[in-house]
This record gives sequence, structure tokens and C-alpha cells, in this order.
Amino acid sequence: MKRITIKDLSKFLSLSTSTISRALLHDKNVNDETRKRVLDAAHKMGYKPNLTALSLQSGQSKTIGFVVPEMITPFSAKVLKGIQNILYPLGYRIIITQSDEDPLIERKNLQLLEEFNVDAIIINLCHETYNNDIYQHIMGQGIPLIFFDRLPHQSLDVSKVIVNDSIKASLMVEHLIKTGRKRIVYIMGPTTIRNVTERMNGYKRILMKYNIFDENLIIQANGMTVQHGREIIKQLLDKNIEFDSIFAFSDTLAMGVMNYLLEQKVRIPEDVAVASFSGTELSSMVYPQLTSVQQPLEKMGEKAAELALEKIKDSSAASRSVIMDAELVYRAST
Amino acid sequence: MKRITIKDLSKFLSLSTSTISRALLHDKNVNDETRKRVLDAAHKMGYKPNLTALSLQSGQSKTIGFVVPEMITPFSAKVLKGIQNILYPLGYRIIITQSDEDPLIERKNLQLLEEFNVDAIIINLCHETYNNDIYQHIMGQGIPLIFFDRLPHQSLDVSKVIVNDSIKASLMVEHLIKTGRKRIVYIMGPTTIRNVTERMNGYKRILMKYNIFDENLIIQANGMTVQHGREIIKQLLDKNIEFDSIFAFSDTLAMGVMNYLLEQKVRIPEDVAVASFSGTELSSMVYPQLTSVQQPLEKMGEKAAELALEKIKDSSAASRSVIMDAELVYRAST
DNA sequence: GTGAAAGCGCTAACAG
DNA sequence: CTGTTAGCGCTTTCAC
Repeated sequence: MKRITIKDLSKFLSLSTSTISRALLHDKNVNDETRKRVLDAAHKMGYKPNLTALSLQSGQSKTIGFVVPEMITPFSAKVLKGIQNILYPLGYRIIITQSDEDPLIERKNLQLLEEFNVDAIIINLCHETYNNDIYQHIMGQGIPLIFFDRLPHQSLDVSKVIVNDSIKASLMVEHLIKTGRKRIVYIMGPTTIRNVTERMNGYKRILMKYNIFDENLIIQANGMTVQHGREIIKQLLDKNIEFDSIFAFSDTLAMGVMNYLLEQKVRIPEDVAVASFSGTELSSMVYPQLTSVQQPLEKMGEKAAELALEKIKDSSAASRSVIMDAELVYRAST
Repeated sequence: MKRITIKDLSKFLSLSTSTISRALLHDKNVNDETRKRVLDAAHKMGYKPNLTALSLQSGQSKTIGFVVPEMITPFSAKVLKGIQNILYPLGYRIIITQSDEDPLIERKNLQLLEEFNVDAIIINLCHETYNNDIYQHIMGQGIPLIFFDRLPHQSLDVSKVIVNDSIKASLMVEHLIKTGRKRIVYIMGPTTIRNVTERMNGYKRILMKYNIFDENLIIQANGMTVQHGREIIKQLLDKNIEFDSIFAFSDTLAMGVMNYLLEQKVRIPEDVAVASFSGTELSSMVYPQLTSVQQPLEKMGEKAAELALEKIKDSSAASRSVIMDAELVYRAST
């Protein structure tokens, strides 16, 4: 019932607590015999170190905060997986907070994590600039901040993990062109998200190269949910703008687009091809299965965790930007 | 940079740490004047209590473990939201672990949480019986275990939160019957999950009532992913078994079924109606939108958190089972 | 109404 | 190689 402590072991073995501690920590300054006795007893009595005591002692909470804009899609869960891969074996706890795409909630979450005294925060933010002051504040408190996917606008000196949005967007759009599409719509999310612009740049560059760029084909959704996708494609159809394919900023936008098109008896990909950018399981869960730029989310999580550890170990370590390679996956929608 | 401690305040105000502590805790044994000075200074200097120290002192980690089988669907995230609603304002941390539908990983996760010294664990398990010994062990350590959604088989004395699977399954199947369907297939998941059987019972009962039960129409998928849904419906078609509708155990199974049917040019719902049981956003993200039994996931999370708190406060509190009401939501797939 | 001292579980000087 | 002591930040007796 009650947890066994070092003190219990010390009484039981008639050794000082320090010796027990040393033996447990595999300190060389312990007689082999003694160490064996201690380890045996610890095992038999089911000794488990009290992490709270360790935290207090070391001044580190051994806790990492994870802040994400949403958990409706598997996106964040995938990244979390990667973070857990690295951090759980090291005895770190991970605390997750969801911001619901609301900078104000994100703000609260960050404050909460500060109270929790986390050793570092890994964050995918929901608005480029809104919370810059808090990011600064957190970092001022000596808590490393690692960004992934969506970055803050102002070039804070932070470590980050991203994919090369622009290039991969180009390649995906080029894929559409090569399959004979000419009127390619880019459905973008809110421009308060850096990647939205990055992917647009890639889109624009390749279309210009092929001499088929038409700025009327860039349209902006008010958000990034399936519902937003439905709304924006409806508007597009209502305006009678001609198009033969869609490049959507996210899987969810693409799903909304596809749903609405299918309802209108538009055939995918025969009449309209659809491609997106993301990398979640969603793209292979829908009908038709969605061609998409697949980000290595789990790996990104692992990398982010490693960057966090670097900063924890040495708070003056230089910030690093890791750019990972995303993969184009062609499915039935194109 | 460095966190302000009670000691800092004590030096600054020339008061003992005990007085500071008392003032901060709104103990009556403090002069109003003094309290005001302390509170002011604490605020100005940005004092934040060190939760780790509090934990060590109180013997409670103020941390709750959350164990889920998967985070691909928004199911767990929704429940988590509810848990956070209750627990974050109270200063509790929440640690999440994913079991990937693998009892062995679940086992590891539980052990991890025990190491983390959590005050309670809220769990949605992945196999009815496999880890019973660990559940017992955890409870033996005085850590309350709260189950939701999927329960352990052996009737452990634990608090739990569920919906009335059987009744709602009946109602959903009756909805299919009332829209003219007669050959209704139940696609079930692994029977190592209690709800699978529960929902089957509901399905069976109503079909028998209408005198159209045919046990050949109960088929079992090997898992619960979209892919499993695809495989099982393919088998069904290959076997040339006649059917006009599907009641799927989960949203993901239903999605796999729908995808495959659509690929085979089967019309939904004209040729085959599809309904499922779950309650995640997925059902309105797919085409056609999926009729589904919607569970009040966020509320379930809140309830589970409350049950956990009850047990934390008074470890001898009686276990409670909360049965929540699920709602039938009719969409385009039926 | 306030302070001194002990203790939560552990590690890390410092002695010996 | 082992033991003693102090201290991480906080609350909580026990004195005064």
C-alpha cells in the first residue's frame, strides 16, 4: 500500500540512506556486495523512486508542456507520439493542452504550463503574432520554447521543426499540372499562419513557371475545418469560377471540399482533382482517398523532443532549425 | 529569471516563512495588515507556488493519468477535453498515454503512470481481461482506477462512466428498420471489448422483436480501423450475402465500409444504408455524412474526472457507475 | 499573531 | 567504501 522509500531500505538493511542512494544510482563508490544487497532488497520490496522528490531536489520538474491548436485530426496525436517515444523512456512527463485555434486559450495554456513549472514547451501555435509577448515572457523565465509546424512571425530566437512547405507545395501542384490540370485553385487558411503563405508561394511559383497563374484562383477560407472547406467551395461554385482541380491547405479543408463536390455530383478526380497538404491518416480514411503531402509527423515530434532536451541540458545552447522532408503520396483523388 | 520563493518573500518582508505561507493560504491567524503586505509583495514580485514542493509535502502528485487505446480518431481527445475542463482549474496535471490497441503497451503505460506516482488513472482499455492483474495491482497501490467506454470484464469494484450501449444500438437499428431496411448487417469489432457484445445484444433484441434476425448477418472484423472496415465488407460482398444496410460498431469501421462500397459503385444510402456508434466529428467529416449514435464524450470526461476526484478525496468512497445518455443523430448515410 | 523547527524523499558535499 | 549533514520549497505542529 504505502510506497517503499529509501529510508525503509536503509532501516531494513541497516545502511545509511546515502549508501542506498548511491547503490541505486550505480555510483562506483559502493562495495559490490553492498550494491547487490541493496538492489536485491529494492527489487524485492518493490522500491520505486519518488519522482516528485527528485524534481524538488534537482529543480527540474521533468515535465514537458505540449501546446497544440486542436486534437480533432490525428495531426497533433502523431507528433505527440514522437515526443513520447523520446521523453517517456527518460522519465519525462508530458502535459498536453489544446488551444482550440484560439490565441486566448493558447495564452491561458502557456500560463498554466508556466505554473506547472515545465522544463520546456513544445508548441504548434494558432496565430502568428498574437501571443508574442507571452512567448518572450516564457523564454525570459528560462523555459525553452520549441516550435513546430506553425511558427511565430517575428523571428524569435527559438529552435523549430518544420517541413519545406514551399517546395513541397510546388511539387504537389506540379503533379496536378502534369496530370493535365490547368485551372488549379489554392484554398488557403487564415494568413495568420505562416505555412499558409509558404504553401501559396510554392503554388504561385510553379504556376508562373508554367505560365498559368491566375490570382483569382487563390481563395481564402475563414478557418481550417471541414465545414470551412464546404463553405468556400460552395462560394466558388456559386461564383461560376472555372476550375479543374483544388490544392487545399489542409486535409480537413480538402475533405470539406470533396464532400460538397460529391454532393453536387461532381466527380473526383474526373471532373475535379483534389490534393492537400498534411500527413494525417485522414487522407486515407476518406472517399476518395486523398492525394496529400505527407509530413513525417512522428519524426517531427521526436526531433522537437530532442531539441527540447538540448535546451534543457544547456540553456545557452544555440537554437536550431530542423527542416524535415515531406513526401508526396498519390491517391485516388488526383 | 529565478523563481521567487517564500523564502525570498520572507527576507524581503522580514517575516518568517511560516507567516508568509499562512498569509498566502488565507489562514485566519494572520494580521490583516500583514496579509495584505504579503499578498501585495507576492503579486508584485511574481510569486508562483512551487507545485513540486507542494506535491512532496502533501504526498499527492496532483497528477492524473489518462490511458487511451488510440488517438487517431477524435474520440479520446474529446474525453480528454472534458477531463481538462475539470482538472486543470484545480491545478491537476494530466498525463496521457496511448496504447495503440495493444494490451502490452497498455501494461507498460500503466506501469509508467505508477512510477509517475499519479493520484488516479482514467482509462479506456483495449482488451477486456488481459491486464486484469495490473488493474488489481494499481488499485492495490491505492491508486483509484476510473474506467470509461470500455470496461474490464471481471467485475472489479471500480467507478465507471459508460453510455447505454445496448438500448441505443437497438434504437439505431430500429431506425434502419423504420426506413425500410430488412437485411441489416452488424459489423462488430473484437469481442474482447465489452461494448461490442452490448451493442450486438441491442441489435439482436430489436431484430428478433421484428422477426427478421439472421445470425449470418453478424460479422466480425479483426480490428476497428478504416482498413478493417474495408476488408470485412469486401469479404461480405465476395460471399454474395444479401444486405441492404450496415450497423457498424464504430465510426472508423463504418468509414471503411462506406469507402469500399462507394468504390464498388454501391450507392449510399440508396442501395445500402450505413449507421454507426461513436460520437466523434468523423461522422460529419465524411461523405456521405454518417448517421451515428453520438456519445456525450466531453461530458463523459468531466464525469470521469469527478469520479476520480471523489476517490482521491476519500479513498474509501464507494465506487459509482455513471450511465450517460447517448443521442441518435441522423445524417445522409441512412 | 508570529517564529522556530521538523519533515515530505532524495541527492550531494563533506568527513572519516 | 560508508555515514552525517544540509537543503530543494513548502506546510504544519509547537512554542511564545
